[in-house]
Amino acid sequence: MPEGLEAEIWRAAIEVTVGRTITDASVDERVAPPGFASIVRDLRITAVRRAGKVVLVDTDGPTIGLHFGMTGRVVVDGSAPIERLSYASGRDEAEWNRLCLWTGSTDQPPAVRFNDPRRFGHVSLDPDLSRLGPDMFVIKPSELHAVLARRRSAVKAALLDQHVVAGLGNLCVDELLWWAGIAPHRAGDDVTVEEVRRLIGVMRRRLRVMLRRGGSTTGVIDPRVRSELPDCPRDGAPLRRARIGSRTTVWCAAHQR
DNA sequence: CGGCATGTTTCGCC
DNA sequence: AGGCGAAACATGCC
Repeated sequence: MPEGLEAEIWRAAIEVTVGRTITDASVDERVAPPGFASIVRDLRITAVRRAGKVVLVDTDGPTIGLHFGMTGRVVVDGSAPIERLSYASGRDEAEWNRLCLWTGSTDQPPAVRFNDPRRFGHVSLDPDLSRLGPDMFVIKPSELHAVLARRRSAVKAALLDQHVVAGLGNLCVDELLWWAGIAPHRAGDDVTVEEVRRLIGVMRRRLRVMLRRGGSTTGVIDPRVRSELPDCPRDGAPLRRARIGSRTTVWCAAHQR
């Protein structure tokens, strides 16, 4: 589930911890820098930000980075902002906890609990964000077009590249290209300024809608469908599926050109 | 059982 | 140097 939209939902949820002090921490040391727990203990949380798909917990010491990988998720004060991973069972096993931050008694649920069955996620201190592109909510058409103009491979692959635009994942990219009417296999340098303008407009509107609805699984196009694909909700043409940019991709060959 | 998974990093090749 | 594709990572699900 975690793309930039999920990170934003979790960022907003974790914001309730601003002003609190971390009283205790437990981590899976395989996914954290050495000494992580003792470093963050007694730090005061001052702000919660997002950079692309990363949630940043600012403190009066180092910034804590939450990197969700494919299956990471967050529970705040015992309640989950997003109920379950929609391609997983919804189980929530204690052995999958990778980080717990308490801001009071350890008898209470942790203020922040990072749970990740697959362990592709990790936590960091003062993460290097210098190689992230402009955020998906604020990137400008001129910026995106300039980068796409140097790409000969599929526009979908470019949009998934976090150096190009930060925050988009496989689900959102298929959704946005569907709305923009752009075929995912088109070469990046073949996409016109006009099309990039249209795509950015779609991004701003549709990402906002999906955020309000609960994240990247709430669009109309779903590349996760394994069996027979439905027809295109816009024009009734059969949706197509292929591997583009090394990812499963779904698009409508009728209106995405 | 085999294949697939919403992500990132690394490696080898151009 | 930087774009590109494939492989690897670890684990659960269908």
